[in-house]
Amino acid sequence: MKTLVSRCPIEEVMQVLSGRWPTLLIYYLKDGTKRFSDLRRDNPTISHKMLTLELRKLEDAGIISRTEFEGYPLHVEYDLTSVGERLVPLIDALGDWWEEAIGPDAPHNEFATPKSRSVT
Amino acid sequence: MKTLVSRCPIEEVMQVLSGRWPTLLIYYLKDGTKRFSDLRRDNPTISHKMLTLELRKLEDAGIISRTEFEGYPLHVEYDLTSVGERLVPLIDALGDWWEEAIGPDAPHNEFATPKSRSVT
DNA sequence: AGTAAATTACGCACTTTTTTGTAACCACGA
DNA sequence: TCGTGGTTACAAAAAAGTGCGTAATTTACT
Repeated sequence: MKTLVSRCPIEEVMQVLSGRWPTLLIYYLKDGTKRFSDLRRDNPTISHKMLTLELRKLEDAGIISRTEFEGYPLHVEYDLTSVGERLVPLIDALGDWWEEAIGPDAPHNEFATPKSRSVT
Repeated sequence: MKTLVSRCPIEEVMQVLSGRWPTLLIYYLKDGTKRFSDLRRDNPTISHKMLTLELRKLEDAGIISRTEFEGYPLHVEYDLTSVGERLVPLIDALGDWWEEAIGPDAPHNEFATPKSRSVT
């Protein structure tokens, strides 16, 4: 994780949560322990490589934990940490905001009010 | 805005808020009306191209409004919409979460507890 | 009077950088 | 030989930076 020099916590959060996968992975992990292969099944469009990279990033940030099990075949389990769990309701709130403000059933979505740029 | 096919509101929110700039721009606009050049001054490292693109994206999402004024030199004002304003406390919450859970003063940040991957 | 410069918010074409995908390879033991 | 959870190298794609051009008027200079 290339750490950007920044005094702004928002900027730092976005370093970790930005992109398509982090919030989704957190969401899948909300339901409990998952293995690498589970997460791939949950999200078939993520590539093998991206999944490892994203999981590593979340692990480095302290949002998820990674545990190796020595059994055969060897496997790994991923879980939200308590820090990660505290993040879930915040992501939920963003989803709710989207649905009521902007989503397809919202009163002011882009189809209901086609944008015209105001000129004075 | 290339609209991704997705049933998940989280995925859709992240399409708009992902990246370094969207949340920052929303933050600067929290203080009131800003012009293009103000926003560039607020954030000197964004290129003019990126600023126009990001502003357009936020406008299309209904988060900010754009108003042209006919005077000379012609100028443009940007503001948060009411929808955008409702987003501010959510972004705030993310910043707070970061600071108390992960930021430099948090008890479990990456320096206090250097990650060791657990093996069972 | 004529010309030139400055201002504001971009658009466009081109290049560079970053991110992501693809495929091959690895170890382990049943 | 399979399945697990990776790593690595190379290629493709996407994102971002750079520099130039534009509009229409005021001001500044010659």
